[in-house]
Amino acid sequence: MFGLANLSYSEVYMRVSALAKQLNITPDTVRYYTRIGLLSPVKNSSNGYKSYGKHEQQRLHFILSARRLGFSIEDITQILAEAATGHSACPLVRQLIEQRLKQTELQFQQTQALRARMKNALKQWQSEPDKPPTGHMVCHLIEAFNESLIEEQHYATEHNA
Amino acid sequence: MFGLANLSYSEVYMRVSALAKQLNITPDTVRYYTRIGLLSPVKNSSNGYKSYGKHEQQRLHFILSARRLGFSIEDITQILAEAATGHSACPLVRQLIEQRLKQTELQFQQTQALRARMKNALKQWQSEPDKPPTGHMVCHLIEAFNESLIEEQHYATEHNA
DNA sequence: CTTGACCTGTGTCAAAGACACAGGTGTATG
DNA sequence: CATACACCTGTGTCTTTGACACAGGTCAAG
Repeated sequence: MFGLANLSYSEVYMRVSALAKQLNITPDTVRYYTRIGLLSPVKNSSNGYKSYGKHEQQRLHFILSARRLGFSIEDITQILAEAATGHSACPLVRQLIEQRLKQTELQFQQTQALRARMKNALKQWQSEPDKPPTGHMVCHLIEAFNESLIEEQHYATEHNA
Repeated sequence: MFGLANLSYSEVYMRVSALAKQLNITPDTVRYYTRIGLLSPVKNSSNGYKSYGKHEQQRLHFILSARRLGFSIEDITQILAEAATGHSACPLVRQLIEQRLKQTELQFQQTQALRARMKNALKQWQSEPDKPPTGHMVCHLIEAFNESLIEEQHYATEHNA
């Protein structure tokens, strides 16, 4: 009752769960960012609970925005450090996102290729029976499919050379 | 000289680096699989070096084939355990790959979406200047782009409802 | 005062290897 | 034979981004 009426200044402070709910993340994420020093809440000395003020909330919001764009925690640490000096962080941001995009592109290609391989296997396996393992084969589905992959490679190599 | 001439039986044994090179992976990968018990080399008692026989080589080959199809190490452990009982591992393999495909599909969609977001940001940022940070903004590029994302969401929500 | 629901910080765990490090091996030279 | 040097080895630790477990604190209802 007292803390609620007297909110001219203190109302903006939140604890982990409230803050997490507001930004639609888990309390563990807030705790993690706090643990690694990205957030610096004030500590209630009586019970040890951490309270996040307006500034920390904005900071967390920024962190989440950056994460959605694929920046790593390490990137964000750098960006925040640069901004803390008063300089524009934009050049750094432009540079970092290019690295990350390159990396995401690679990841995308690999995931796409994996997906294709898996789908091909699933299709090919529809017409194949189950077999017990032998001394030199664990599962003929997997090992035969792998052989077929190698043949494709040879085929592609011949036709590209 | 002696070990090379007398290879009627022992020539098939390899140590980590040779085995790794043969299968085009790093020695660390071989060591890791050994450490977690997927491979069981014999140990030279004089120097502690590990030697991998024909059977372990085939086993590693299978592991790599399975990895290429997206199976996790845990999956592979299960598959090998099932095969070790003499039963066909194929039903388990068919079941597991369906899970993994579902998961890969999700990963694919997410990576694709991230890639699109990054490309959009990069394009949008071409026509925007660098700005120094303010009290409530770290980098306007990131924070403004995030706002534009939210607007798109509203737009999409309205038009889907 | 007690019960129970919820909240908190801290410590540990996850996947799949990569890397560092101290020491062993083998061989080409002095 | 000794020494140098390149390469190889096993073991221990590190990575990333939170999720989970746990013991205890808080607060309102009874």
